[in-house]
Amino acid sequence: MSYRVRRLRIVRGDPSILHVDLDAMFAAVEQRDKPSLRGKPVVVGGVAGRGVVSTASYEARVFGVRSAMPMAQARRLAPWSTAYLSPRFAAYKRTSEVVMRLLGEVSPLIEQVSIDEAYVDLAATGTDLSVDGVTALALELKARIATATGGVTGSIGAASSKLLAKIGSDLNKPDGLTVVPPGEELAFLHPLPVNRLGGVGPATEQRLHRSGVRTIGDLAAVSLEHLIDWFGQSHGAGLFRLARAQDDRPVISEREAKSVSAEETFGIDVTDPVRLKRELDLLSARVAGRLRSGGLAGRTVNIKVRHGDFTTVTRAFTRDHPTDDGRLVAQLARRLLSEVDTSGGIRLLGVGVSTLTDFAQDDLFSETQHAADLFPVLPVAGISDEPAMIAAPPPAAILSAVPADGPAPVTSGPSSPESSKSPEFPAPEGSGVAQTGAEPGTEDGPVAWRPGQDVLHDEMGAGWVQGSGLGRVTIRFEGPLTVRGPVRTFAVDDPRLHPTDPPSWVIS
DNA sequence: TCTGGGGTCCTAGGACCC
DNA sequence: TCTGGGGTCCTAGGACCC
Repeated sequence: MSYRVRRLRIVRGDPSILHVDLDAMFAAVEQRDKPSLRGKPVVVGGVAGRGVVSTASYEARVFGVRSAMPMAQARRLAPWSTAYLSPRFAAYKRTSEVVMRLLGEVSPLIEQVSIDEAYVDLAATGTDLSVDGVTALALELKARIATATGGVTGSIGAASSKLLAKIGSDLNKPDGLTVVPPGEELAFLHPLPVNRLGGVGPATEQRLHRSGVRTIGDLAAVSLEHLIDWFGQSHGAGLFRLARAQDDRPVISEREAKSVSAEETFGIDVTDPVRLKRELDLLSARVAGRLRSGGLAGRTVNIKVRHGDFTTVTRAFTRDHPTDDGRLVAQLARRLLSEVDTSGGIRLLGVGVSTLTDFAQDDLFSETQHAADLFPVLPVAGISDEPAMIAAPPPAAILSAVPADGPAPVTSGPSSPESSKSPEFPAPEGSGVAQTGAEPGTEDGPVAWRPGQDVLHDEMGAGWVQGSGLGRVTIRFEGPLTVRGPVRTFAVDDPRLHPTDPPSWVIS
């Protein structure tokens, strides 16, 4: 006997959805870890010239500092005693994991929305779903979060829908709790300003204000026809429903990534084409590395260019086959960049890959073919194990040029073909750690390296560079190579950083 | 010292196919 | 001769979220 499963429109009666939101999380973690900052204004974000605020502590918010505000403006507003800090994502991630584990003990069905935010569905847990029951559970959860994180607090909203739970968690921040009793949804919702609704940003808010719509109650008085006329079918109809508290979006625990991207805003607008090329290569390598670590590959390569005047253009190209090869991505990205006028200077450059598939589904043969098409002139060193084909300056000369910070030895040895895409060309064996920056476990931290993993693919058998932050890069190897030297680190502004110029990186 | 970086979703228009 | 219509894929841009 088989059943056809359908998604039923279940309108919940109970406040069985929690939205948990950690309060000013980045700043709270900093204040937890650095007692001298407690009680003082703390601003976390891009500290350098063009940075923006990620999170301001509540002490800083008093002075009007807000998320997404230019750091320069924050500095003008906040007092002398304010601490300005670069984010330490690894620390935030650890705290996040502690909290998510606690949520997982409350219900198996949790949806993590971001590093500091999650929905919890209590419907299937056997919890007492009365207002009193949910209130008691939420209070206990809040206490456990504060204890487990060493003092980082969370605000919780509990309601019969995601929409109301989310609004509720925001209402009494910080350290707040709002439970919306069944039947009181509209009374709760309608007095609030329209921008409390998810999906109502500055543009939508402005358009609504022009029509005299300021509260969600006002919005509920607008006809569906008007809303669709103003905002299009999807957005218009969505607003119509949300204004009536009609929201049956389920809590979904797993979501598949749709795109992977990396971008960089330069401290000063860049005009130099060579520099732009190099940045494109680094961004491509970063994206490809993340694709591979996620077991993904994509068919569409996108670039994003922001000009000095903040106008932004994108260009995209869709291949027939998915790739996770940084050099292929870089090649296409460069072609796309050549279609854009960069003579006036570029503020931001970005590279992305979308139309993703699990890489396991890809046809290895066609992928290899495609790569060969792109590099027809070059001898495919990959098919030979003749190192002379990729002759290069002696690695010792390269590696000794810049002193390494904390090199760990990498030993040469036999292949580990199982994770290599070109099994006949052994990836170097061994393991190593490259010191790249601040904290273990972050992109900027020491990067553990294992053979066949996280190795940039290179048919030409060239050594290759993967960029990471804080002025350091990690060197990675693949191909018919024997790695003799230790993994080293280099200053990012090293002029030899040309991932697309393999000979300068080959170690044979 | 104006405006980060990682995403998601939607729309509109053109190409192309049936 | 006049001009179909729906569906899908792709590209570019924009709004929005944390």
